[in-house]
Amino acid sequence: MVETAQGKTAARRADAQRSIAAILQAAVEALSRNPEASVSEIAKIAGVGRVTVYGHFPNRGDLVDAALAHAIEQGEVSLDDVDLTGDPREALTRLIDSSWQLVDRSRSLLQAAQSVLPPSRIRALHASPAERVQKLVERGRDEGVFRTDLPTEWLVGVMHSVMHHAADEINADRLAADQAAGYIAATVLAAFSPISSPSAEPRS
Amino acid sequence: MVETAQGKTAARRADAQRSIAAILQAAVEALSRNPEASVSEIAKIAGVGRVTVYGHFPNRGDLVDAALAHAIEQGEVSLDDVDLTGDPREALTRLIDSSWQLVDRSRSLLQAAQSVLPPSRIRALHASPAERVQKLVERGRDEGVFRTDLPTEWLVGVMHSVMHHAADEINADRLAADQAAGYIAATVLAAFSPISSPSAEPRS
DNA sequence: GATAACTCGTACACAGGTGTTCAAGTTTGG
DNA sequence: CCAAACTTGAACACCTGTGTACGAGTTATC
Repeated sequence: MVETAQGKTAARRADAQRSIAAILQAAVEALSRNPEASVSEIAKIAGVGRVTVYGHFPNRGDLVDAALAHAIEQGEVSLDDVDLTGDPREALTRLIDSSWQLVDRSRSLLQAAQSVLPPSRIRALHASPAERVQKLVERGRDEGVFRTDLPTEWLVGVMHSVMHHAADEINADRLAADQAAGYIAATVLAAFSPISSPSAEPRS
Repeated sequence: MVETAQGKTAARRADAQRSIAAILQAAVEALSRNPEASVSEIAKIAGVGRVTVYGHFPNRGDLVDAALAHAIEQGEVSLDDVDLTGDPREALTRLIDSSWQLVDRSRSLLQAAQSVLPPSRIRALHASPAERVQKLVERGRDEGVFRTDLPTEWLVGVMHSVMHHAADEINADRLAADQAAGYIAATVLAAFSPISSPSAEPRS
């Protein structure tokens, strides 16, 4: 879509749409491998001239922005399939299962965005996926299975950060990919649990 | 110290030692503010000519390496004062108290290092501080207050990653600096706790 | 099939960084 | 005090990336 002077949207030609899709896809791919990927690299992957990229995106920053938005949008589709009902702890486990690989794949992209976009923009882009988790955490609190002595925003962030950590560990060959989800769930569930007893020493 | 042909070390002149110290200090400061700080910026902060920097460090990468090593070394000094005896949970709380601010201050430096140094080198530089935490975690396990169903390396990493998350939150003005330590401790202690009971539903 | 939209390569101007060389000064240490 | 060590700015060669301009060719669309 192109904004015209009157604010109407003039439909792009089919080949332009194809180009844009290819560029977006390529940007996600390239930036996911290397957060500092240049416009040239992206254009090459997209099978398009560098100039064409600038024809659709005013500058590199806007392209990175669009790429992150695109990746998140795609991710949300697969997250829509997750059953979030029932025991919040089991639901959270399922959500982690689906989420963490997305986080893994796009953590380099995120880094690219962080070095070019203002933090506020990054937040805005993540608002929708974050809300999904937040809602679940709140339900878990209401049902008494998640702690209430820390803000939900903090808890959501902790989950995010543990997933990132797992991604790093895999990347460093210190963790097997198929173990990650289990580790993350075990850690996050414990972190989310209400304090059982002030000091539960068996004896000693 | 300079390595001579015979492998002896010839003492540097006093002014050279001063320069090196100033450069190192400036590098830590500059890279802690901006991970992409140029050699020029660092030289300016050090109050030294850019050429002088190259006189002591063959290239930017080596300088970043030295800066990180220097920062970690400094950090360890303040960590040496922490009392790690007594209840492992309380000891861990104390350790978090002292550690997290160090992590906060130098997370930008770390990012600089990550984009220039191989992961293995980053690990090596962190070996000594990591071992400190690891030892404490192991003691906690032996005494039955920390969980044993996850590797200690993983637990140590989780603690690290939660501290980083707190730093990010403060940076985004979503968390007050004086609350951070409390949040981190509350989160990490819960994450480290042994599983109380498979499913401890109060009722419902 | 004509016209507007789109693409492409080349080329350019520009900015910023790295690492080296040099010649001239300053400081240190024996 | 003097030779060696050190520092310095300026200049240079080099590279990589960004964003713009242009002209010629291709493709969609009505």
